[in-house]
Amino acid sequence: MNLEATRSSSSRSKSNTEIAIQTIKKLIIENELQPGSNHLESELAAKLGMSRTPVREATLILEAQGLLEIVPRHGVKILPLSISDMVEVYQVLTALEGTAAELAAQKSLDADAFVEAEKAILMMDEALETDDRETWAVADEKFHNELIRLADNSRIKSIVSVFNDQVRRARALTLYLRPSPTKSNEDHRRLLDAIKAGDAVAAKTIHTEHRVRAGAMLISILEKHKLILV
Amino acid sequence: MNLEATRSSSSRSKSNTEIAIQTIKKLIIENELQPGSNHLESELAAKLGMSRTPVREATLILEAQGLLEIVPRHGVKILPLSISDMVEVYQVLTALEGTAAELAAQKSLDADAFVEAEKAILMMDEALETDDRETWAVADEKFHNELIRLADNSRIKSIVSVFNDQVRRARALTLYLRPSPTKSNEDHRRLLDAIKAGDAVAAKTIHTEHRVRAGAMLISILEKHKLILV
DNA sequence: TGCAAAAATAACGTATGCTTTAATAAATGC
DNA sequence: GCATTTATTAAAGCATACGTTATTTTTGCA
Repeated sequence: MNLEATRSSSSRSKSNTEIAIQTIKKLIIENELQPGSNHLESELAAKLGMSRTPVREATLILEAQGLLEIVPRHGVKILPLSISDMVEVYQVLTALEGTAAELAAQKSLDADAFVEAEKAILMMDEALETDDRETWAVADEKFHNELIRLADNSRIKSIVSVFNDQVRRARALTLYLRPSPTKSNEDHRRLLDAIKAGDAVAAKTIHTEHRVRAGAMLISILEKHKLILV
Repeated sequence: MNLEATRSSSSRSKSNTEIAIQTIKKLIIENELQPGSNHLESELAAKLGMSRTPVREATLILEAQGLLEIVPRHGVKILPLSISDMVEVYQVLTALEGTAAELAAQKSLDADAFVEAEKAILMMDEALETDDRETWAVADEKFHNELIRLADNSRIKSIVSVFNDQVRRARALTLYLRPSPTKSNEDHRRLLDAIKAGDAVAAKTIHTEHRVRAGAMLISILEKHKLILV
């Protein structure tokens, strides 16, 4: 996980190392660099138009985040996400997001703190009606990000961010294979109500169960379709 | 967090980067490099007897793990752990160790899986009788490591490891200021029983409450003694 | 022809030097 | 004498070159 506190979007021009981290991550998420494939430092450096040094630094960070593995003399290996990896990642996400829901509920937040979360829920409802899954996925991610923001724990935020990067490929893959996420929308609405009501126990329970269910569904789809990201 | 899967103790000789990571971490944990202090790459390189390159790589990793911050032109800053940082870290540890307890209970493990955990509990009991807190702390850490091992989730393992590194200073500081950890021993015993009985709900509850209590105590001691690790 | 040993190659790990840029000091104007 | 601008310095960021070592290829011999 990058526990790196992504330097709050300052105007300072990005270093090559930062560009390399971001670009390589993007290439992995967009499946340009496929899971299981190997890439030499020098190749990546050529591809990114910079020297090996910043590329090497970037790969060290990304290895720490679990996106790839540095295998000396064979280049960096883009890590496949096996079913058991997905299970592990979802266990972590479930634990931390459940706690995030609990923490958010424990705070006494005023109504305007929830504006963005409510927008996300509305967007999901609308997307559901037209079965616009891309839009739904965007709104869903937005909602989860809002939840994390409300919890106000920077460590949880960065870990969750890193792990979401890892499962994004799988989510994209299953987006059109899963049943319509009606239940998800209900869960989100109930969660937000519980947080507003300050009911930390309910919030935690609702969101933990939501995550457990979502994870189980994702994994069963991957298994059924033999979608192993190798 | 270093989510780095510490390359399983292979016989291959360590690279300077690995040595630098390990050494700098050790210097921080042992308070040789004090929280809040700044250190130039070149100073650290000289101190470690290597060039700037591996030191720089190491500091990038350690920044990702949250132990320090790279401040251009001012060197790496050893991050102090404020009270609110401790709160954050304990929230993460509580969430993940609670899940670890749950996972361990869900597995059907045979008796010899618990040998080491039981040894640790015995060691804690003995240490309690003579109020040997150093030994108790070692055994306590051993018990927690065993719990994580039983849960068998490599991601949880590495995150917890990274965050434990961060709170180790605070634990050492409060070891002799806290009341005798009698309650902790009871908790551990009950937790292990629940795991053996396969009672995942109880295991999770017991350990979550244990962690919440331990965290609250640690923080109240830090506040009372104005022990802010700046 | 197949295998082993040696040579060649190539990739990494590290050191080093150059360039850019920020911080500090100096100098000049007001 | 103070503020503002310029010059100087020093540290980081990056490229590059070199030494080391794993891997591959070639060569010699059975």
